[in-house]
Amino acid sequence: MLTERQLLILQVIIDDFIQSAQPVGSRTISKKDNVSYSSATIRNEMADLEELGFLEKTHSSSGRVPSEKGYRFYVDHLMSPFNLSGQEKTFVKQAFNHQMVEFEQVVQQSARVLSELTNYTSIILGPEVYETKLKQLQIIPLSQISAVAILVTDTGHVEHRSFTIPVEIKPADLEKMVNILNERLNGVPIIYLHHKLNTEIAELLKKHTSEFEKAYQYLRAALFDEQPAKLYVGGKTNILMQPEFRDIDKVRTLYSMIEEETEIAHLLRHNSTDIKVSIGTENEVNAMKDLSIITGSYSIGDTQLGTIALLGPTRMEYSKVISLLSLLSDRMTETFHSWYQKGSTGE
Amino acid sequence: MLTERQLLILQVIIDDFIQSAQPVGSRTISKKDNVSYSSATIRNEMADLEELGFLEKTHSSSGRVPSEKGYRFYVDHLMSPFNLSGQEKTFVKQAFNHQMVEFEQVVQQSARVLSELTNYTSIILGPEVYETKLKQLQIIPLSQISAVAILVTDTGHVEHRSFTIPVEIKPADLEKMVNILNERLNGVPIIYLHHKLNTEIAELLKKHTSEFEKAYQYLRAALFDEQPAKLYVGGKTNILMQPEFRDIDKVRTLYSMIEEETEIAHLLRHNSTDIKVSIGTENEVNAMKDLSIITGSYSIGDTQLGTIALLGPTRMEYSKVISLLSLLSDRMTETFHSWYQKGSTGE
DNA sequence: TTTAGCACTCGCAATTAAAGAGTGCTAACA
DNA sequence: TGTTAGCACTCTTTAATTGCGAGTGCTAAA
Repeated sequence: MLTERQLLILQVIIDDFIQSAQPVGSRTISKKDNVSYSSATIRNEMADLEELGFLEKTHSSSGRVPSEKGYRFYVDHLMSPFNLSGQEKTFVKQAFNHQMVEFEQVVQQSARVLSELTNYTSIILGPEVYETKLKQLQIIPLSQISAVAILVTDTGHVEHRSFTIPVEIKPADLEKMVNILNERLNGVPIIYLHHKLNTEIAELLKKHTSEFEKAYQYLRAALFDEQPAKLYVGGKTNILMQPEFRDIDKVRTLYSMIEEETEIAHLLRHNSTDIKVSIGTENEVNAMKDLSIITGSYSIGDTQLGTIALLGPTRMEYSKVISLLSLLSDRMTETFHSWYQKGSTGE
Repeated sequence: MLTERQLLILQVIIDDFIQSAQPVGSRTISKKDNVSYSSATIRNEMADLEELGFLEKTHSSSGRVPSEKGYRFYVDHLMSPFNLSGQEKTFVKQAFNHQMVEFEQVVQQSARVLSELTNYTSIILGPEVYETKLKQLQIIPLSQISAVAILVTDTGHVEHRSFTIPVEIKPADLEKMVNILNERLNGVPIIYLHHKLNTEIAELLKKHTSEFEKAYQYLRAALFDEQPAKLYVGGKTNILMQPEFRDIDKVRTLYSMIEEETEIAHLLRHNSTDIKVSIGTENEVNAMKDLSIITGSYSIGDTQLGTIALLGPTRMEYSKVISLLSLLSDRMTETFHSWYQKGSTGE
């Protein structure tokens, strides 16, 4: 549809704007090394590109700015692949050289790396617990009337809840029950836990006294209330350095959204292993209309654990961010893999 | 030192400024109901108060603004006690009526209440784990080569760490060791754990094979690396509504500080049970020079668990904040107390 | 001792003017 | 016919000017 020349010009304009954050004029473009047309020619092409919806003007006589459509086209067809600098590669490497033994550590390091190398805000969605399998259930009494229930998954994730023990239940009974549960539930995907608990196990427990019934209810409440997936945010202040965030009100709406968690979690979660780019209003949330989100994922084996994302202005260094995100996503997956599958853990 | 009239005027000025955030002029004051002097008289007194260092001018011909010394004097001598409105009391009550079974829940609710009722940012410092006692240690193997260690304290706090099992250690040995440790360490304050481990227990373990020695090292590393106290922040965006935070740069320095955690944790931690007010530069950190911090504490029995604080501009509703903070601090302490001491838990 | 009155100081908002960046269009050119 | 030089025009940005109002400090009178 577009001519070679138009493609070139569009690309150069967007590249320049991503760098400068300033509307770019025809003369600026004509001076670039890889462009050999006069400013007048560029002007004509720009007018056409604007008519086609790829560019916009901020006011009637000023340089052009990429439109959302322009960015979309850029990301899909124009963007030149980004080569991470040696420095950047080393930075990532070092972060993962750290002796890391814990899930949270890895996630936090990754979030940090992402935000430091990009100057955008990184958000990592913790694992959807429901996709992992139960390893062990523990009830540890704290006093006569309270106990803490601990649930460990095969990925080493630990969930815990304190609860009060109803007086009619004897500690010994509780223990017996936990034993039964452990026996029957080991290895069951958390996602089926609830179901299995309600059918098989409920049957089994009914054979025992009514006290079991009561205790079981407590346990269920303590363990299976919905646990929202955890959000790890890095470099929240980075975005304040972007010129598009000079406006306090914008900052506030964005931060409120991040603080509130559920909406953004919903926005980020995605199930493909590809990297996905959502530009501006493509996010379908008003607060995001000037922002882009790039999401990737990390996994253990075939189980996809969570989402890793970068949040920045629509004027984003897409190419760099995409390279970096896919690098980090791989590194995370590798690390987790080495822990739970092979055995050659970094020690 | 100051005359009655000066006290009155100073108080009224500060009260007004806390409300309006605008420099207050002599006429504004003379119009107040409880002030019966003409603007000229007020002007003279203001000039004196300025000379004494309690007030400042933003420029040569504008109303006065309280100085840091002014606020300090206000907090110490002038402030009138604040009566929480019925609405506010209900709000707090409702928040604590929720059936709460977990430490984190209580803390998060409290942080939320504080920030919502004040429109400032609340920060709660999690318990210093080292002040609580060990309840139980658990090692749960995940695979041939990895396991997760879980440490439960008597306050229901759960710490966990994944680690890799060195090949030379057999699962059975590990279990035996955990048993020994549990037997010997139950009820030991976490703060002594390290010491006790190094002396008594080390002795005990040395009697067994060298493999114990090795395993013990791993365990220690996994469990007793320093765990920074957790920070719960509520209403981070509230502060953006304060007129003194129109300036993005200020916002950035503050947020960076909160994000970085250690410095602010150090700033907040305090050991008295009183409420402490730190105004502006009294905080001895440059980023805090226009901010005040009010801190209180919460505890279980005699063990002080953590710090609860509010962060706002020096132009803060000190009186309200102090009432609220002490209310919340009591409520938290009560709640925890009811869990672990008496037995009349809210169920 | 208090207060009325008045000249004076600043900051702020609105107005105007000039400069500069960039466009669109026309006409000339290869 | 596609490209480019030239020029008038548009619109933003910045600085300078002005007037207004809030507030002060001082003086003199009550």
